[in-house]
Order: sequence, then C-alpha cells, then structure tokens
Amino acid sequence: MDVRQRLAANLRRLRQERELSQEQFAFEAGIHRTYVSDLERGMRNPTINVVEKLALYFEVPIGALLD
Amino acid sequence: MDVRQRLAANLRRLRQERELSQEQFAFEAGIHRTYVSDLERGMRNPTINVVEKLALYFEVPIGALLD
DNA sequence: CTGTGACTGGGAGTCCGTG
DNA sequence: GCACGGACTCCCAGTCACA
Repeated sequence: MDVRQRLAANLRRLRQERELSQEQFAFEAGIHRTYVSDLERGMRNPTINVVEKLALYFEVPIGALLD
Repeated sequence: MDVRQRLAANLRRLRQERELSQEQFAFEAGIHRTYVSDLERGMRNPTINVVEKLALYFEVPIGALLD
C-alpha cells in the first residue's frame, strides 16, 4: 500500500464521516473538485501544501492522512 | 511555521543525529545532493513521494517529518 | 561540505465538459 | 454526486556549474 493509496482511503473516509460531497468538500477546502476526485482514487501525487490544506480542513495531523 | 519549514527542520535534525553529510545522505537516500540542500532550507514544496523516500530512509512515519 | 542560480521535461493543479 | 476526459498553465523533480 503506497502513500497515494493511503491518502486516498483516509481522505474518502474522513469526507464521508462528515457527510460531505466531493464538491462541497473541494469548495470548502479550497481545492478543485476534479482534483479531489483524482486524489480519492489515488491517481495523483500531491505536494505537501495540498496535503496540509486537507489536514487543516479536517483538523487532523498530516500523519493521520499519510501514515 | 508552515509544512516546508517543519520538514526542513526535521530533516536536518535527523540527518545530523545520524552524523551524515548532505552528500552521504543524498546518495544513500537516492536523492540529488542539491535537492537535499533545498529541502533543508525550506526552498521546495516536495510531493508526498519524495517525503516518503525520506521517511523510509530514516525509518520514521511520515508524520514525524511533517507534523 | 553546502548554498545558489539556471535550466529542461514532466507532472501538479485548474477548468471545461460528458454520461 | 461522482468518474473520467482533454486542454491548459505553472511549478516541481532532477541536474549542473560555480562560489
């Protein structure tokens, strides 16, 4: 299981726990909706800036998304 | 303190704890020497792939580098 | 040994749309 | 609501010469 897949799984789980659509989440987190879709499918290799945005939005440490 | 600076500090600390030069470390971790220099100065915004390489080399969770 | 400016190819990230 | 595609811009990955 590589980093991208771990991020994908954690991201989808956290988003669904808060009952948000990809579009709502993308908008509120300041990321493009198609990019969120790609991330949740493990199709992208994001920079740490983007991962930080996600972590800040969910109010979890970055390790909770990547480890 | 943003993510890049935290990574920079953690990276330099871990490398120095192991008493490695940037060149030694870069070679052994499979990263270019000047890229390591940039990372330790917070001049780059790396992707999670690169950060994973660092974490694997140091045998620490990714969160230990970014959180 | 390390910092820095410059360079190129490829990929990060965005925006349009479709079923 | 989501997956997926094409097209676009800009920045990152990776390297080099030099101080």
